[in-house]
Order: sequence, then structure tokens, then C-alpha cells
Amino acid sequence: MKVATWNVNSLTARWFRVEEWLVANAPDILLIQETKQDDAKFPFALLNELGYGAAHHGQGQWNGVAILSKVGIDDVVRGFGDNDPEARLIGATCGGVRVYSCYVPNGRALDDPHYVYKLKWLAQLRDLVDQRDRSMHIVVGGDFNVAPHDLDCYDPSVFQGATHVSEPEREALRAIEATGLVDLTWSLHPDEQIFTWWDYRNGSFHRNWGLRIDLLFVDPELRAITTATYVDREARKGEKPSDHVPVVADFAL
DNA sequence: ATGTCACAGTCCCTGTGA
Repeated sequence: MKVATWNVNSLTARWFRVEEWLVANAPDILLIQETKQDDAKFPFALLNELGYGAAHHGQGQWNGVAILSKVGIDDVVRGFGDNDPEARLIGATCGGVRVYSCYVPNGRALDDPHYVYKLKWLAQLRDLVDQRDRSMHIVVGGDFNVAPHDLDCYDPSVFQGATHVSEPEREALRAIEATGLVDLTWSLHPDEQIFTWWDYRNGSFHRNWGLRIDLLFVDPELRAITTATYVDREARKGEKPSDHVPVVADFAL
């Protein structure tokens, strides 16, 4: 079973890249963030033609998360059930695996109310996954807007006093892991610098000024049967790329 | 560190968010 997560930065603007990527890579499950569409605009019919069932938690102008699946899609939940107006979480059961697509708030700055919202959001996610059905495999993936370790940041000195690397955010990720999940990329490639996002500005991609902020958290049994995990850097090249690349994992399921 | 991109509103530019 091949599972991927990708912040597409507008499915409207990126559809031709997403469609091309789905055909070329044929993941069983794709977790999408930042669709920036409402449900009426989401391409359910086009996805069905490609063999995917889909569930979308859309908002319109901002945010928006989705799950695409070739292996069934049931028991869909949207958000934390707290009437959050921002569409940042969707969960479903696909092929016997519980999956979540997460778009964690950016935070903006350490003294911004949005940063408080970010930490609260991560704490709510921890509580949600802590209450999971532990008889089922789980994949919690998405754009976490946190680089878990200094190695996940091209230059930690540039990020002094900024979001994405602060200790409370990293601690919030460790609290999620403490429910019994592993950061799959880090777990299998602990000594490699692997980035998933590069700013559009400054020629950041060509300078490799990136961050690893797109993550897949999985249960240890799923990690044990992981045959590969990698990022698709090619997706950051070419016409109208997203600023994020897909993170892919293959499981012997 | 700010060489970009996407969106909405009102329209061919500006403010906002990332």
C-alpha cells in the first residue's frame, strides 16, 4: 500500500500537476492539504475517473483538506467537533487503515494569537490520536508547519525566534509521538537532511533552503513493514509547482 | 533574507496569507 501526503497550495491552481502526479505514481491513498476550494468545486468526478474515492473538508479561499483513496473511504470525520471555522483536519478509514490529513496552523509569529491557536490545535490532535482504535493501523500525515529537529531546517540560525522550530511546537509533536506513533521519515532516515518545502522566494529551491515540515506519523507496526519512504523532489520543478513536495511511504500491507 | 505565488475584491492593482 502506497500512501502519500502533499500540500498542493490550491487544488484549483494545481489540478493539472496533481492529476499528472496521481497517474504517474498511483498511490493508494493521497492526503492533500490547502485545497483552497469549497466542496462544490472539488473535482470528485475527475478523481473517480482516475479510480479514486474522495472526501473533502473544504472552506473556500483558505485551508481545505482531503483524502483520496483507491482502497475505500469510510467513517469520515471533519475537524475536532469544536466548530473550528478553519478546515484543517479530515479523517477516514481506507483499506483498514485509519488515516488523517492535517493542515496545522502556520502560527505566523511567536507573539501572534495564531501561534496560540497552533499549539492548541496540536494538543487537540494529540488527544484525538490518543483516543484511536489501537487495533487498527494509523497514518497521521500532512503539513505540520513544524520542523521537528534542527537537521530538518536548512539554517536554524535564520529561524531564531521564529515559528516552525520553537521548542513548544516541537514538544507538541513529541506529545503526539508519545501516544505511540513514529515520524516515519526521521525514523528510517535519521542522519539525512530531507526537505519537503522550499519558499517560492529567493531562489530557495535551487539554493536548497528548505524545511522538513510535511510528516507522516504511523504506528510502530506499520513502520516495521515500511518498504520505502521518500520525498518526490521532481514535483517542486516544472510549470507552476506547489512550494511543497509529496512525501511517500510504501507499506507491505 | 525576502528575488513568489494564490486568492478576493474590484478589475487589471492592492491587501492578505503563506
